[in-house]
Amino acid sequence: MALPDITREAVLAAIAECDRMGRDAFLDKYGFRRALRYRLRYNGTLYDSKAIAGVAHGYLPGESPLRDFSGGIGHAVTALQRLGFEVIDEHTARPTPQTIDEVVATIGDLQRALVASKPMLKQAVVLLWAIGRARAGEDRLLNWADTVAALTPLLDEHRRDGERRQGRSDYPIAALHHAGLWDLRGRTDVPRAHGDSAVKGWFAEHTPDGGLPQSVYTLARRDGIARIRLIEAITARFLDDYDERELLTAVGLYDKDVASDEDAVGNATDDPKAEYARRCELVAHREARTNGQRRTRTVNDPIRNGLARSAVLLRSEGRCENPKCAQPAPDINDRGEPLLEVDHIVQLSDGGRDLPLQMIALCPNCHRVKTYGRTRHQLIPVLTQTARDLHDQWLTTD
DNA sequence: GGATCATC
DNA sequence: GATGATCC
Repeated sequence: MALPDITREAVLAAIAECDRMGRDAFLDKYGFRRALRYRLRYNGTLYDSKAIAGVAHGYLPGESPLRDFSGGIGHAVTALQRLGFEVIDEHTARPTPQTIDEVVATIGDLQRALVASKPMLKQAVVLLWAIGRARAGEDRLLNWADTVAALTPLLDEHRRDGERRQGRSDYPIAALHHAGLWDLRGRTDVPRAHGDSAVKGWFAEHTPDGGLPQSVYTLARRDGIARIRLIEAITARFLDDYDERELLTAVGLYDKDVASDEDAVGNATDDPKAEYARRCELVAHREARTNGQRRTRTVNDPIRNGLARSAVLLRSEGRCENPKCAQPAPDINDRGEPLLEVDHIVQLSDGGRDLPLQMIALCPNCHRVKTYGRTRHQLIPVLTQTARDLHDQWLTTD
């Protein structure tokens, strides 16, 4: 048997041995050096690809570890990829960021191409499209033909003045791949987004399946607050003074539920006060941006509204916030949120704002009373004061 | 495949 | 000099 005969089980056994012994002792025992270039990533840990492959051979029945063989593309690396393992090329691709903070930082470091001193939108369009797909529960990976078919009209439509109407998906995807933000199914020979024929030729030849890395996909799919932070990071890096509303609408990321978690599990938090403060901060940030100089009129921004709504629901702890009522919500919805109506105490059209301070969660009964009841004129000042008190209370750490 | 542009 | 892009 030879190296290409190794199995997934044998590789996992080698990984386990390396975990037990520690990296250097493991390399010592089998006579390997640290990898110069290709690393196998498994459960977030990086391993020396050639050493793991060689040791894995020793876990095949009746075989012993291999030592003198080729490590790179076409050899050990290819054998590992064929078994479904992720191999990182440290010469080119950066490791995939795992946490939301890492992903946001990576987005902030993306290298942009500019046109007339403004960033082109290509990478932003690709990322937002993929986040929209993740949110909608579509598959993480998509074949190249469908990727191009979906992206071409988007890239065509959403571009800066002077950005050419080519709609090519290969440049931004190559760039995102090298930044650790696009999975091309373990490929390690992806060209940089530089020059024309090399890039075009590589994608035409390989037509790779691709999509967000698993970590980013999971955040975008399940965690509403992470989703908002991704959108904000992309907007800040690329869109800046570009009006993002049409683009966000086109990719399915512009509605009041965009900050909602996929299910109640993601909503669980051991420090609700800190989480409330975090959401309020995001709302305020978005309010400052969307009401800034680039908007001539105040718009009812559904993302901000959704964030504010999620903060108020958290604050409510599942009970009507009318102090005269304080009853638990009659039920929860499919996302696990309490069935409360989050209401602007002062209508937006009357100068109210999408801020948790000026919003209140009401049970359906109280909401009807507040809207149509004869006592609504007495109720509204009470609710205004209550919202203010609760808000202050939740922002106070004791 | 090369030339060019504008950053980092 | 490398990188993201475009044009020829």
